[in-house]
Amino acid sequence: MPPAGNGTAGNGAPGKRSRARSGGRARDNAPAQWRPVARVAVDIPLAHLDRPFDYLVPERASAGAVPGCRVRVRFAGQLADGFVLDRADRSDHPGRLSYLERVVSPEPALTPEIAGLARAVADRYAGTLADVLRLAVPPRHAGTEAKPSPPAAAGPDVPAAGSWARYPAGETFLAALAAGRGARAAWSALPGPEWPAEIAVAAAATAAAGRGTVIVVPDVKDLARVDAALTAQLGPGQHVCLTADLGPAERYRRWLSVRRGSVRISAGTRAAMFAPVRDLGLVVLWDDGDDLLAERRAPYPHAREVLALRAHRQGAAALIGGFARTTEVTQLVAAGWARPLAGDRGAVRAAAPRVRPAADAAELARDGAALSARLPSLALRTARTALAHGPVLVQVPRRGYLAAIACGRCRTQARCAVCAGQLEIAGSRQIPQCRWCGAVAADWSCPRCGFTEFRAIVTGAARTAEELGRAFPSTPVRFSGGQHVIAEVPDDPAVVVATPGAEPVAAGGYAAALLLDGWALLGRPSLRAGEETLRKWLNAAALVRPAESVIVHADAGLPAVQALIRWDPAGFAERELDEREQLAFPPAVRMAAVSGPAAAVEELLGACGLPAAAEVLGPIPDTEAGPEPGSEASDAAPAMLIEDVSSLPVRALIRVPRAEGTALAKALQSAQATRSPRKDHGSARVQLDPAELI
DNA sequence: GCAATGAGCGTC
DNA sequence: ACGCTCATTGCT
Repeated sequence: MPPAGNGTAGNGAPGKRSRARSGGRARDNAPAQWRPVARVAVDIPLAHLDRPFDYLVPERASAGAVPGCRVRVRFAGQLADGFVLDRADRSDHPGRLSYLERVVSPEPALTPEIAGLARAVADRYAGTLADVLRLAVPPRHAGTEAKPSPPAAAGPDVPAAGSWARYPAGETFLAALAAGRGARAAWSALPGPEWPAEIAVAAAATAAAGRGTVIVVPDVKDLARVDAALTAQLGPGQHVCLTADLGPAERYRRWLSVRRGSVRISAGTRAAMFAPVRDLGLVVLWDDGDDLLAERRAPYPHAREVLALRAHRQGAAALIGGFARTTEVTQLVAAGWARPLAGDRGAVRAAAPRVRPAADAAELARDGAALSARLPSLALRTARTALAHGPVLVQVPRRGYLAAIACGRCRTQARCAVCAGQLEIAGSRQIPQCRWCGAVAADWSCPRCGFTEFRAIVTGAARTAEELGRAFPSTPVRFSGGQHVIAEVPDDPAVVVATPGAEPVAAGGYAAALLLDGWALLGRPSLRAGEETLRKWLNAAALVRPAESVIVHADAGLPAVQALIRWDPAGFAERELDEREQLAFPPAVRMAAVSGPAAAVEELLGACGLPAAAEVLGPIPDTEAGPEPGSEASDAAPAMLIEDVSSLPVRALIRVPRAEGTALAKALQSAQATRSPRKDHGSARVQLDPAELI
C-alpha cells in the first residue's frame, strides 16, 4: 500500500533543481496525480544500461503518457528517445527522479506484446532491448499519425479449404485455425503455384476466428504473390503489405493501421516479423531457409525464431515451411513443437515434375569423354522439346559461385577440349574441370598462345544466357537476376535464365527446367551446402508443370540429388539433422560466435561464466573481418608485433547442448554488460546461431 | 595550500 | 556515450 501524496515516487519529490532544469514554470511540473512514475525503455545501445529507468510524469502530460507511447527524456544529461513501458505509483529508485522531458505523442506505438517479444528476442540473442526495438518499431511520421485509421471490417466467414484439400491434414489444420487453436505446422508445400492461395486461406480461417495473422516472406517477389492471393481471398482492404522500400509516410500509415487494429492481416518481408497485429492467431513464414530472413543488424534475429517465439508467447498457430525443409524446422518437429503438414505420396506425384540427373558418378569415372557428348545434348534436347509448348527455366548459380578460368597470358577463356564448355575450378580442387561435361583438363594449354598457366575469372548467369541465346537462335532468351529480377513470364516459348531466388513465375508453369552447375553449389565449403542447394533446386523445380522434365546437372548418387528426384525434402532434412547430431553441429546444438580484435574476444570469453557443457572453438583469425596485414613482420619491433596480434580480428565459436542455449545467451549478455563501459581493447561482436559457420 | 588534468562510476 | 566525481599531481 503506497503512502498517499505526491512525494511517494521514491525520493522523487521535485526539488527546486529539477523544476528549474525542466525549463517550464514550476506549476507545470507537478507530478501526475495518477501513477506519477513512468517506467521508460530508453534508446541507449549500451549493454550495461539495458533496463527500464523511472521518470516522473508531469501532471500536464499525464493523459498522454500512456504505456507504449514515445517520450523524450534526459538521460546522463543528454536528451534521449524512449518508450513508456508502464505507469506506476512509486519507484524503487533510491535517487531523485527526473521528469519526462516531453511526451512525443500519445500513440501507443509499442504494444505490450511487442515490448515483451522484443525483451525475449534481446535475451535470446544476447542483445539489448534498444537494438531490438529499433528493428521492431518504425520511425514516427507525425502527419500520418494525425490521420485516423479506417475502422476494422467484420471477420470473414470460414473459407473453403481449396487446395489445402490436397493435404491429408489440411482441413484439420484449417479447422484448428478457425477455432482459434494454436496448431503449429512444419509445412512441406506441394510443388506448384498454389502456396500463396494456401497462405491466404489460412489467414482467412484465422480471421474467421476473429484473430490476426502475420505473414513473412523472403522477398518482394514472393510478397507480390501473397498480396494478390490475399486480395483474391478476402477482397481489398483486409490486409497490408509491409516492405522496406515504402516511403516513411506510407510505411508508417500501413504499420499504424495494423497497430490500431483496423487491419488484421499483415504480410511483409523480414522486418514485418514484428508487425503489431492485434489478437495474433497465426504466424506464417514462407521458405524459412532463405538467408534473407536473417536480420543483418544486431542482435541478428532470424524471422523463424522470432515468429516461433511470437506464436509460443501468444498461443498462436504457426505455419512455417516452403518447398524445402530446413534442419531447423525439422528440429522443431523433433522437439514436438510443430507437426509435419505435407501432401501424401499421391499428391506429391500428381504435383511434382519429373527430375532426371544429367550426370552420374559411375559414368563420369568410367568415361568422362564418352559421357560428355551425351550430357549437354540431354539438357539441350530436353529444352528444345519443351520449348515447343512453353517457357524453359534455366537456373544458373550467381556470379561469384563459379570460378571460371582463362589463359594466364592472353586472357582467352579456357574451354573444354571435349565439348568446348567453360572450364572452371570447382570446389577445392585446383584442376580445371568442364562446367558442362565434367571432363578434367589436367594438361590444359591455351589454344591461342600455348601458355599452360591459367587464371581465375568470374563468370555467371549472364554469360550462360548469351551462350543459350546462341544455342536457340530463334527463341527469345530472358534473364532474371541481380538488379534485373523478372516477377513473371508469359506462357510463350522462351528460355528464361535466372539465378537462384530470382526465378520468374511462368503463367502456366514452365515446360521444363535445367538446373545447371549443381556441383558448384554443392561444392561450396559450407555446412549448409547440401541443404541450401536442395532448397534452390526445389524452388526452381516447383515452378515446372506437373510431370514435365527437370534436368539437374549434378551427380545422381548425391543425397541432395536423390531427395530432389524423389521430392522428399523432409526425409533429406531428417537425415541431415541426424548427421548434424553426430557432428555436434547446429541446429542439433546451439552455437555463438564471438568476433572482434583478439584482446577483446579473449576478454569477453574470460569475463563470461559459460555453462559447464560449453566448448570454446578457437579463437582463430577471422578471414571475414578484413585483409591480413603484410607478412614482413620480421623487421618489426617485438612490442609492435604483440600490439598487432592483440588487435587482429579473430573469431571464436562457443558450442553448447540445445538445453543450454538460454544459459549461453545469458552468459554472453551479462559479459557484454560488464565489459561495455570500458572499451580499452575495442569491442567484440556476439552473434547467436550465426548463419554461416564455416 | 589548492587549481588543473585524468581515471572511474552512474546514468531514473 | 557523457558528465560528474574524486584522486593525483604539480605549482603558488
